[in-house]
Amino acid sequence: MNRFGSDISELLRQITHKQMRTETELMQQTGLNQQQGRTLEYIGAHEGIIQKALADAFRLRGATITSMLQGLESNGYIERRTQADNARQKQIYLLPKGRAVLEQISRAFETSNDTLVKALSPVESEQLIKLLAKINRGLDPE
Amino acid sequence: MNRFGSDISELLRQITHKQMRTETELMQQTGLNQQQGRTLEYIGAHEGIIQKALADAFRLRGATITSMLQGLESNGYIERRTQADNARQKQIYLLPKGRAVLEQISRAFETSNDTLVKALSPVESEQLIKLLAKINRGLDPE
DNA sequence: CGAAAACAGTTAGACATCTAACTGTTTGCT
DNA sequence: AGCAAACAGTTAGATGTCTAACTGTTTTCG
Repeated sequence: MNRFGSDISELLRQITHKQMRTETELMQQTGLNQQQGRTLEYIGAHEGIIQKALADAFRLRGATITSMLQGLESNGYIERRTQADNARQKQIYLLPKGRAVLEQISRAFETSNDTLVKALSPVESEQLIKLLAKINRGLDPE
Repeated sequence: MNRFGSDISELLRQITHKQMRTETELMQQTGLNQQQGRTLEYIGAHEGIIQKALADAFRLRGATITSMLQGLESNGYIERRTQADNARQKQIYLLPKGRAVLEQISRAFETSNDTLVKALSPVESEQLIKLLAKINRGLDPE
């Protein structure tokens, strides 16, 4: 009915939207955008991951991943290796330049998260995480 | 530290991202996208609103609003009137075609919200709304 | 009053994502 | 063994948003 800031879906959208602005700003220094940052982080935690798995993890299209990784590769952050045993897929690895920005990236995301939780008590934060995780799980099967 | 689905910021992002996909899909029938739908709804509730106010409400850039409204106008959903008393601004009004899709739009967003809350009990929903509203408020001043 | 600043909207051009169609590789089945 | 289907990745072209620079209008103030 009276949406405009009152229903959950809309609240989530508003918060996330503001959050993305903050993160884009925080990442400015690195010259990367928010999604590139997340991707480098993820690759760092999953060296040798293939593009399809990145697409699934972030729910982005294959074409989007191709394009983003081409950018990261040509700027020297990562390397894509075609494997001997399966020429269909490419494994992704961080290069030194990529590893070098990880610290800065994770600081940016932590700061961003802090601006969110600072409005809540520790108990409330815990509650919120539980509720969100529940929703997130509920969204997955379909 | 171990982000990837565990911190609030990331959970919000994941949920919202899935949600936007659902909504885009639900709105498919109307030929509008999710943001156009929200905008029409908002105009319906605030007839005569000016573009700047829409930009503020959705936190989109003026240029983005211009472009979106040009689309909605040329497709006959809305009308933009320059006022006599202030030639700087344009007031936005729904045309019959715009009013005609409102019903469908709000059903789509309700459905979308339902897929979220169905994972929660009524009590949990209430809790969640309170927590999110708190965060949202906390984000506003800056 | 008149110039400067603030404001609302627009245009041009960049960028990230999307879909659809395609290439090349691997798997599965008869 | 060999063909069809599934799969991973790429390309081309569309769309939505952004920033920066611009136009035209209104407000402010010396």
